[in-house]
Amino acid sequence: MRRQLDPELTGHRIVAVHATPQRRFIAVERAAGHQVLGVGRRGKFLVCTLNDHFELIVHLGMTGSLRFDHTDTYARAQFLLDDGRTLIFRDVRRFGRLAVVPAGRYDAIPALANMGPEPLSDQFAVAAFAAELARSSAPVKALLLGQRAVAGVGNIYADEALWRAGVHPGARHLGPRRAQRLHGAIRDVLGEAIEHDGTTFRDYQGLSGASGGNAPFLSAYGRRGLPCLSCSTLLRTLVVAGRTSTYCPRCQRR
DNA sequence: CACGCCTCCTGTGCGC
DNA sequence: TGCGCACAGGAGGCGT
Repeated sequence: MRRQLDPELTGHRIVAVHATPQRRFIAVERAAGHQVLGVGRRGKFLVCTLNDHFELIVHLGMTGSLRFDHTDTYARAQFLLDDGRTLIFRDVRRFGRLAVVPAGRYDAIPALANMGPEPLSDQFAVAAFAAELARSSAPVKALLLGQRAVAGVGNIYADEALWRAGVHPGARHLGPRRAQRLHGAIRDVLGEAIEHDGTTFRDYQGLSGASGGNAPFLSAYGRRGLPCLSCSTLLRTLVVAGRTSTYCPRCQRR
């Protein structure tokens, strides 16, 4: 989404903002009058740099999407641009977040303030990741979803990375070997998913409404009852950290 | 502080 | 066909 949005927004001025009041919106109207200098990303948050040292923060939640000029009953916010286009934030379940904040001031957005390293950057170091996994008493899946040990991993990619690394989602206090395998699997899974323009399982749509191309490459998520692609054992699910987790009982032992 | 459960929202798909 | 229930790419709040 960031890659699609950046060339469309950068250099344009937001001339007006209309947002329906939502508890998860913060000062969205303050984007009006500001020019977009670039679109970045931290974890699952889009960070649009505005002039005058402001940022427009966007989190799509589970069902959020951004589209130009496609309004309907689920349009929660509209950003009118200086060229006449309107960027629409659509969000059926209203779990998405919008905020305009002074650049870098994330105290009202704790998930962003406490975000761990970017998984595809050099900041994501094996040693520090392994130390976190060894220290924490929570199941590894909870750590992955927590955004603190590593940024940007959600339920789909957590299951994919754990399957690829051969690590049980409920495992605790991972040792260095499993930590290293998981570290590599996270990078591989996310890198490939981005190459395929994201995973559309239900709702995800890109800026033009197109689905992502990564779903056919999923090995674990959504494959409960289907044979493991590695050993043909039927995949099972259990709930870890409040989320359904699909795993191979043979390849992924506690 | 860390962990685990509950909550916020609305739609969809299933069994009965 | 209609109803009720379980469940869905997330993260924040609260109790322990």
